[in-house]
Amino acid sequence: MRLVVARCQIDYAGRLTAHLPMATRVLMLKADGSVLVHSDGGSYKPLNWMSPPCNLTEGTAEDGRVEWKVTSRTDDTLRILIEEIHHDSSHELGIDPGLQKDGVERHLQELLAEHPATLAPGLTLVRREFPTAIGPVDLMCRDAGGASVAVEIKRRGEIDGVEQLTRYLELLNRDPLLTTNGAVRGIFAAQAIKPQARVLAEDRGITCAVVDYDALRGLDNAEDRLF
Amino acid sequence: MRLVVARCQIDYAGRLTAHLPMATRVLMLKADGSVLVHSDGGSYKPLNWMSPPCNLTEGTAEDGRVEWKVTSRTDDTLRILIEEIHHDSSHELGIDPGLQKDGVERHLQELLAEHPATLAPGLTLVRREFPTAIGPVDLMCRDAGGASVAVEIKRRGEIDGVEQLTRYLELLNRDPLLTTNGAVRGIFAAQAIKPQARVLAEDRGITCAVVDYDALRGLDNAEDRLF
DNA sequence: AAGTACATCTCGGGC
DNA sequence: GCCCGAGGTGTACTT
Repeated sequence: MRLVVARCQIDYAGRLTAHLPMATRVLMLKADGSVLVHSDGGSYKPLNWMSPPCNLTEGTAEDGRVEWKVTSRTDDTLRILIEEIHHDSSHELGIDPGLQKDGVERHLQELLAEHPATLAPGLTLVRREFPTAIGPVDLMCRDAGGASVAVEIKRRGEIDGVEQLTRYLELLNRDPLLTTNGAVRGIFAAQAIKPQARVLAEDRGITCAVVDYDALRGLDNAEDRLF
Repeated sequence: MRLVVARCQIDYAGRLTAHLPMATRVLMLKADGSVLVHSDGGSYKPLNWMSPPCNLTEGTAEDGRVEWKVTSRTDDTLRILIEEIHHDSSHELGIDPGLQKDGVERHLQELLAEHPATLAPGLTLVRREFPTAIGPVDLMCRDAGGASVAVEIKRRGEIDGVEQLTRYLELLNRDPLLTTNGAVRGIFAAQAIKPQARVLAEDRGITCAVVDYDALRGLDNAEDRLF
């Protein structure tokens, strides 16, 4: 890992072309040849970058200034014209053990699979990740009357989630095996549901369910204490 | 901008929880309080980060080691336990003039607006960015028979683009002024169209058009040479 | 401030 | 390898 602080001008050409006027920035040169250009603000996204695998060659521009050229295998190029280097240091980092993540949509799905009745009284689980031709339905359930219920789970309930569930319902309702006890209903479950998504869902006869993540975890813990 | 290379362990808690075991990494501390944790590989995305606005406080853990706590207004926290600092430097960067981008979907739209007949024979442009209640239609055209044609342009044709065009078509077909010469048709134009998007589009009577960007630019250049 | 669409998205999983 | 969905998405633009 090489860290450079320099006054530089940058031109990228690839899927698009982009230009950064001369200014002082941080250049992060990683061991795999990739390059990140950061300013002193914004979020984690660099102003400009080159993804690995790529190759950096140091050269000289026509006017004698230092010029770095980063090229990828797909003919993307990043040209860094350097006017002044304020800092330049290299560091041995070693291989990173990597990130351990926990608890996202998957966990919400597990909790709801264990407690389907919190979505609607009498609801029971048929199976998680119920396969269809256009992808798996998060939870396939049955209600008290024996009718099939497809549940789509999202952390945040937005319009595209409703569209997704609608596509599943269209498909599922063509299957005579699923509709023997009436049409397949849909439940859109999320920790929070945006107003527009709610309107669209209700317009399509889909039930909205706001899920309380902490309460669900509480149910789990309560059961754990019983055993 | 402060650059730190340190052996550290990191715990994030927010919308999810994540853990990074003790290892040597680069910590980038920006002027707005945001923090990025990078390893010596991967793409531009940091292993972990905190987005602005946020606040960094330096403290001491129970065992006496240095501990940084970064907190956001939404109660996300990033805890950085530092074992050894290999490098620590600060730099004045100033405000960045910002990135100038050129040529993406916009350029494709301009080219197709100039050459609508490449999408379907006899197609003529009515207007770009045709306004509707739910947003602008990329291109509104008329075919040889005088019927309206709505064109949605994407660099990559995926399902959500078909959904978007479908919503437009539903709305446009309620307008008697547009349907005097028959129902409004849809053309889904993209440099590449994913199989699932193609199936969905055709199922809804939407025509798919694969656009050759280079050939379109060629048409433009040929015309330029004439004048 | 909220909603929408785009991104040189990145990243992981499935086939 | 491609395809597809999720993201602590970020980002720009509109309402």
